Order: sequence, then structure tokens, then C-alpha cells
Amino acid sequence: MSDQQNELHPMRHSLAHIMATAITHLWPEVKLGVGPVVENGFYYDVDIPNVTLSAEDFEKVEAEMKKVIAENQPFERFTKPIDEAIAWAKDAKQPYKEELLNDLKRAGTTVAKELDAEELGLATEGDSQVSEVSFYKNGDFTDLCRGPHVESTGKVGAFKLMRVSGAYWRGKDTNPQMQRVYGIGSADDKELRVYLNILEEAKKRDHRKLGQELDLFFFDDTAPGMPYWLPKGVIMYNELISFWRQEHTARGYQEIVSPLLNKKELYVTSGHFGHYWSDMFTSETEDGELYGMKPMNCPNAMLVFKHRNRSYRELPLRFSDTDTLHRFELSGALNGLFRVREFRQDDAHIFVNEDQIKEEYKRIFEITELFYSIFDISYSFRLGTRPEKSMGDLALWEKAESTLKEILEESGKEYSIEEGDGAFYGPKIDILMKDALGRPWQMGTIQLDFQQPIRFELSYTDADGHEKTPIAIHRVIYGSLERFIGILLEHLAGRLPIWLAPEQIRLVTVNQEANTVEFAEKVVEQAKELNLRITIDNDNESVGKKIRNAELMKVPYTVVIGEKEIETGELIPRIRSDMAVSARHEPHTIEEFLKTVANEAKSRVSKTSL
RNA sequence: GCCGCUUUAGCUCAGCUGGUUAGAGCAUCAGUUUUGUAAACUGAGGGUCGUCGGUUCGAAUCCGACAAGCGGCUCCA
Repeated sequence: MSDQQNELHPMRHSLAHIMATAITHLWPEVKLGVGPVVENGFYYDVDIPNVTLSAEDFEKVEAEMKKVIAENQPFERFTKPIDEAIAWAKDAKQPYKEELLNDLKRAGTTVAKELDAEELGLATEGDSQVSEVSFYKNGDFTDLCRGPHVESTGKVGAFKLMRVSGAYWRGKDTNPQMQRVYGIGSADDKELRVYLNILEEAKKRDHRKLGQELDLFFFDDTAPGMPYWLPKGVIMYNELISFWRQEHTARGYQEIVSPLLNKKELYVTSGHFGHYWSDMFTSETEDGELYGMKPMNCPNAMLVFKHRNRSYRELPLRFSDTDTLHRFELSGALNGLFRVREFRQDDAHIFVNEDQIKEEYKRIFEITELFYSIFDISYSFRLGTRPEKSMGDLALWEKAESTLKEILEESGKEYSIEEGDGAFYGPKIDILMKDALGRPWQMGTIQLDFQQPIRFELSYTDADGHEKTPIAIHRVIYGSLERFIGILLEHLAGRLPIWLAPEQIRLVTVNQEANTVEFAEKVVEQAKELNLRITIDNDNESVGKKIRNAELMKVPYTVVIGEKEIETGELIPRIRSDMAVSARHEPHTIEEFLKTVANEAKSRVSKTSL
């Protein structure tokens, strides 16, 4: 945490209290939940009987908060024995606080995973039973809280309420839903404006907006969560896949294709029938057979392994595929390309023996670095351990988890641990990336699977002639092509590198005269021989207008074709600003220009040498 | 799925508290113009106002249901 964040933390936490104070003044019957600090601000979960807060109420709440701030009430800390605290909560008619206090008394902690001790405001740590808890009081408002806070309500900087949404009490969807009011908090008005400005800028990078503007994809009401890829979108989609294919073929991966639909029996074997069937698209045929559309590729990869006898000599056996997957995601979870119901993963299933796990992980990490370094997007690792609803032997789980920890330790990479976040068949290492708004998304994932090979009764003949069960590694690097393209678009603000740009060169004619068009067509012909994606804009518009259109479509190179070019036979490319090393616009022979661009596309550079 | 908000032409948006044939810019098409590095001019076509139902003499406008989208929650690549 930076120094600035260290300072902002108590300010934002105090703002949460001040907001709760204001809401209590306006709606005295409010039942309070928790009010922690989050990135850039704070929130408080409130439950106001028969009142639904909306953005229109923010003005009222903000005005009341400003009153509290103007009064500069000191934050006073005091402690109470736990039983007195519980009595206080009961007396104040705060059932949520009472529940938390009871949990504290009983277990010394609260179980809900998101609400750690800091957020709840425990007075003591560890598993021991709590005897005392701390409170903070400002003006007429008292709250159970660990702190710390600023000295007084006047010292909280600048703030703004942003939105309100539903949030399940203690993060469990079986609990009642509260209203979560979000606010942002900054050191002062200037910082606040800077942050609001950043948010505005981020909206311009929204991949849904860019997908619309750049003619990449769209959605139709009849296929929620299933993108339609337009010709330009397909070009970048396929370029990403061919890069993936090229690099994986070179590393000993063998590509397979398998059915999209399988009978239920496959998913009974894999365990998906019990764990995942309700999240799948399914159908029943005329003859009464139940089919499921595959939500992941692993069961079919298991069948490919099982297809014939396997030898230890084949290991590691690497099967890759990019088949289409369908998952019946909750309607409320869908989000542009980030969360879809139909997508393709750059998938692979690697069958190894126990001794090969580490080496194979190292190889996968190498591929990861190669891919991500090209796009220059920062990412982080997260280890997910055994979830509650898991399959298989506990000892195997522990072994798998400790193996992954070792691998991460040895790799020297930073990682976080998310308990219970593994797949139901094994622990996993996830790779996270952030979108334009700073929201983290799971991208690549490398999962260790001791379970499915057993369930599918996979085996190979080992050197000693005995049959052994292989271990499967499931891994994706991009994650899903869809989500990756979403992240990429936001990261690049739509300015795709030459190798991914649907249109690499646009020729803009100065007039519609025959010799101009002829010249342009000659350039196109040469460009096509080099597999370049080039178009001619011969519209009856001003040159200025056509340049503008090329700029808006973020075409890497735009070349004006007129008298001058025809005379000299040289082109002066206009280079998209993010690719230019300097502001030069120099003439090049047609051949030189096209060859350079072709090389740049091939070597996947982000800057031009022109 | 849950909570809140949103939905008017291909796109971005006007349309005040319900009142005659629903507007604009961009885009599209046609004509004029033949243009030199971020928007030439003129004209035309295009919307049963997300869908269905209700209230009303009258609904884009009010109410309800459903659908899709957005921000969260839950869940996940």
C-alpha cells in the first residue's frame, strides 16, 4: 500500500461512518450491515424497511453528510465487553450487528469469507473467543468498528456517492439482500475531479463501445451472451488463434476437434452431471436421449486419450483445441465480451506422470510470458484451493495444492491464495487482468487434475509394464478468446497492432480519375501478394473527410494517392500516432513501404520503423 | 437468478407535468462538386418510440408483466 493510500484508508473508512450517520438521520429505522473501504472509496450495506434508495436520494444523503462534516465531530473510540455490545445492538435494533457480535463471541471471528476482521472491526485477533469489542462514536452515531479513523469528521477530504446496488448479507445468496451504497473518497476536490475524469476516459475505452465503432461484433436479443462476430472482428479473432496455433505446434501440442454435444452419460462420468448440469445448455431429442452442450473441453479430451492404448513414451501428451463452449450463465452475470454464454478457449489438456508436473508447468509459464509480453498487459497469479463442493480424495487434493505452491514459489512470481476457489476436480493457478475500469477478470488458468483421469479410468503402460493413471493439466493462456479480446480492446483503446488490425493499410484517393484509381489498384495488388489487408477509399468525399474516417477506424497506415504519388511512384504513409516513433512522414517506394509493413505484421511489433 | 437503473431511426441523442401527420446530427441513397492529410453542398429515404397488456376521449409520455442491456451481488474463462 502506498503512503497516499495509507492516508486515504482512514478517510474513506470515516466517510463510510459519516454516510451511515447521514442515512440514520434521514431514515432512523435503518438496519446497518458493514461499511468497509474499497478501491477508490467505500460502501455501506444498509437495509431500510420499505425504502428503496436510488440515485435521486444521493443529493439528500450527501447534503446530510456535509452537515456532519461541517460540524467536525470528533471520532471517539471506546470498548465494551462483548455481552454489553450485544445488548447494545439489541437495544439499538441492529440485528445485523447483533449477528456479527454473536459470531465474534462464539467463534472469535465471522465466517463470511469476504468480511475479514479488519472490515468488521474486531478488537482482538485470532481464533480465541472475543471478550471486548471496540466502538467509534461521532456526534449521535455509534458503530461497532475496529478503526482506525481520522480525528474528526471534518478531515475526510472530498467524496461523492456513486451508485447503489443489491448485495447479499454476508455475501450469501440465501441471505436477505441489502442495499449497498458506494461512494468514492479522495484527498481533496482536485483529486476527486481527477478521478472522475479518469472514469470518463475509461468509458471511452469500453470494449462494447469500441466493438460497435470498429465493426467488430454485436449482440442480438435472441442470443443473449452470444456474440456475432463481424468480418473485421473475425480477422482479429483468427489472427489470435493462428498465433496460438503456431506457437503451440512448435512446442509439441497436437490439435484436436471434438463434439459440441454429448449424451448425459459423458457428464455423469466426468462428474459435471452432478456439479454443473444446471449451468449447461441441454436438450432432449425425439428418442428421449438427454444431451448436453459442452461447457468445457476436458471430458472429450479424456476420451481422446482413452481412444487407444497409451505408452509412457507418449507423455507428456499435449492435446490442444479451440472448440466452442456454451455455459448457461446467469442472465445478470452477462457483460459484453467479458462474460458470455458462448465462447472459445485456447485450450489444452496435457497428460503427464507425477514427475513431469513441474517441468510442464515451467513450460506453460514460458508460453504465458511469451504471449503476455507481446500485448504488454500486466497480470497477477492467484492460487485457488479446494472448494467446498469438491470431488475426490483429500490426500490427493493436498498433494496437488502443495505441488502448485512449490511451483509458484520456485517461479518467483507474486501470487495470492484464494481458499476454496479451485475447480471441483482440482486446484488451479489463475491469471488475472484488469479492464479499463480496474475490475479484475480471470484470464488464463492452469489447473491440476488428479480426478478426471481416474473417473475416466485412463491409463498408460509404464516402463515397467504396469498400467498407471496419468495426471491431467488443463490450461488456457488467453482464457477465452472473447474475454481476451475485450481486455485487449480496452487496454489498447481499440488501437490494434498491425498484425491484428482488420485493415492494415487504407489508400485514400484524391480524386476519382481513372489514373488515380489505376495506381491505387496497382498498390493493392502488390500488397495482397504480401498478404497485407488493404483497402481503397475512393468515395466522392474530401481528402480531409476520408483521412478522418481512417483515423476513426484506427487504421495503422493511411496513404493518400494523387498526382504526386503517380508522378514520383512514392508513398507518404500517415502513421497512427501510437505506432509512430517520431512525427515523421517520409516518402518510401511502394515496394519498400509494403515490405516493411508486411514484416512488421509478421513480427507482431507495436511500433513502426517507418 | 437477486437489487437498482436504462430501452425513441443503423449510431449518438431531443421530445416539459399524456393532446393534431415523433425531431436533430452522423451514417445510408441520389445529384452537384474532383477535392492533398481529422467533417464540401443540396435533396431523399428511414422509426407501429424494446414487446405484450392495462388506465384514459386520447399514451413515446402513466401503470403492470416480460425481454434485452448497464452497474453491483452471487457465480465464473
